Amino acid sequence: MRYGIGELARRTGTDVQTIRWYERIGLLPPAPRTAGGQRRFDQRHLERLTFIRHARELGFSLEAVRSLLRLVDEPEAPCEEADAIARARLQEVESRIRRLEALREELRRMVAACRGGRVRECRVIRVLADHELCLYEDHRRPRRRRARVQAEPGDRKDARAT
Amino acid sequence: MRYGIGELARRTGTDVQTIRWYERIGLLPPAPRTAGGQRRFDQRHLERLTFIRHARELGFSLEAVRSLLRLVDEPEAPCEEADAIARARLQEVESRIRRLEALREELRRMVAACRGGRVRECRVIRVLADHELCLYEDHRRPRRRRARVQAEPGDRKDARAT
DNA sequence: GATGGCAGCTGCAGCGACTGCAGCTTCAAG
DNA sequence: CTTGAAGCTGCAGTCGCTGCAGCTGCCATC
Repeated sequence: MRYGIGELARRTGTDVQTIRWYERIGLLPPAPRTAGGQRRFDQRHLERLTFIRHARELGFSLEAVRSLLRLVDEPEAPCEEADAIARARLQEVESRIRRLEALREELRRMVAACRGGRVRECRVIRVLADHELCLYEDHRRPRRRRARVQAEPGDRKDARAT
Repeated sequence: MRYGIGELARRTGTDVQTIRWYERIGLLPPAPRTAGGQRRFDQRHLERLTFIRHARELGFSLEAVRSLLRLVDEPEAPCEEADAIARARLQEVESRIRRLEALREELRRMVAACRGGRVRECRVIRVLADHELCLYEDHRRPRRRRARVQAEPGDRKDARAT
């Protein structure tokens, strides 16, 4: 009925350290301790951790997970917020996919153009050095910025490629 | 011909802090300084930084960028390594896309199933709480692990969802 | 009851790739 | 010569863990 942190880790596929981390940041409630100070868990911890892991696997941020857990504890509240969080995540994923698909095309072109010669005439290196050889629109903007004067306010700063 | 860090930042669409960071970790060579200690850049720095930014926009890690830059400085070497780095990145992108597409389907199903009622009967929350409601294969494994005894050696630990 | 060895504990450092801030100094235009 | 923008260094913080050092606890076996 009550077991140690290693057992919980094994049952949920979570690292032991990660469980302690979740407890520390308040995502899991503090587990009761044995006389010697070791944590003991039960079914409720298992369910909560399973929820967290599943949400994390779907890419929800810990902040989002925190909000979702708050909702779990309020079963009579309207579920709009949960819905909104999921929709927001969906949009993130969709735009990430679009960006990655553009990247994929560019990388494919680079790789396909490589003739296996010297670095001097290597397409991979050439394309990286010269934006004009590149079809992928997004990162030509810095060039255009030179012609205009300043960055537009609509520019996202956090758009990473991965 | 020679200009300050702000100008270089503007011309390459890079943050000033990021340029200093690249210098510090040895990705850009140390820029010469004025008597007062301010950096002065020229065309060569611009080209190098442009290369770095472009590679970063395609999602290459700084470690990969470092290798690519080494190759740029050795134009007579064979370009196999550049090719290999690009291919590796392409594979990363492709597998990331596949994973994100699976995530997208799961999120779509979650969102579509939401009827806008209470949290108690909210599909979003329910799916997160119970793996069995979820079609996406990957994260059912922890459950199966309980039936078997231990994790397989082939399990990746670093597979993040984003 | 003693022992061995695995499991667990805390606290802190580090990852990658920046970003932000504090508290200064320098540069260049007017 | 003044002013204010731009630049400087160094350090802390971001996210979500992961790893390590140096302990202590738990439990099975002898």
